[in-house]
Amino acid sequence: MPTKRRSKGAYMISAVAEMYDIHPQTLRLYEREGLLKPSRTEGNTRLYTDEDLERLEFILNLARDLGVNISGIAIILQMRERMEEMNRQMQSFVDYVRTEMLQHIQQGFSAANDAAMVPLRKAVVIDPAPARERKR
Amino acid sequence: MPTKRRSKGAYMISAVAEMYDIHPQTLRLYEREGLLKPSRTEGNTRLYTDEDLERLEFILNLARDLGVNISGIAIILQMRERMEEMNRQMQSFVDYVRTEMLQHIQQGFSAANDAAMVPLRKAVVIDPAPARERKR
DNA sequence: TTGCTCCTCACGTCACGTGAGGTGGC
DNA sequence: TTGCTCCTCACGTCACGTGAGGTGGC
Repeated sequence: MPTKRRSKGAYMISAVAEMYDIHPQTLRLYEREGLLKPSRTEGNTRLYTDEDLERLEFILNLARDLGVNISGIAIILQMRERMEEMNRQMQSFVDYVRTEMLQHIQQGFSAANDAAMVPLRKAVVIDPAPARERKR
Repeated sequence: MPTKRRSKGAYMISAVAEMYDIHPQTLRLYEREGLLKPSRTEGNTRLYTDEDLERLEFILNLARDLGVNISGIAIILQMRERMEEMNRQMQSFVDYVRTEMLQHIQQGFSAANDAAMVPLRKAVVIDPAPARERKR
């Protein structure tokens, strides 16, 4: 039973083409241009995962609805990833600060706790001041 | 002496065209498409400020070197502004935390100081937990 | 007047999407 | 065999850039 769908969330090209009303050649074009990178079977047939489809939806939104060309889509995809990375960093920084604050509120400050403040500056590389001289 | 350059950092279209080796019509096209918004003289002549030129350089980099079309450039410009805004927020948050921490380290905690922790959560809208019920 | 500005219209080129045609494996 | 897959080549359409042509103000 060679169906269009393989294991959970892996689709062959014609299935994807039908789902999104897109020409199979266009899907191949997007891959050739580096927008999509579906895996392949041993027989060299493209397999689109759910992750590929999410990316494809993003691409189609840009291409169809917004009229962005392939070069633009490639850059926007990069920027999106950078923004997601920034959000993750921001989130983890906020989480870190929150737990750190809580800890200090609960335990009060001590010399040992103050040392824990150091990674706070390292977590985000923003400190414009030069590293302080440390006497030994 | 009607020169191509007006006051500091205000250029007429032919001056800009020459500086960047770009057709005046292309500059008008970019404006019509919403990428650039130069001001105008009373006589309706376009005036490009240094800020406009910085934006133009960014646009030309995308259009010429990277082959992005106008729709894509418009979106990338938006994303750039959003990223700059994120960076500013991140920066001010880090600054806020740093001074707040310093203050606590120097003064120690007190009930009054704990109240200062509240805006820390409001500064960044990330808290996924629902607002806690508050007994009165 | 000169040299700029404004505008609209039109054309050449190229990218994108799509179709045809021929191949091969499950 | 059937219906898919792979690939390359080619064409139609449209966006972008540029040029022409005619206007008007400093």
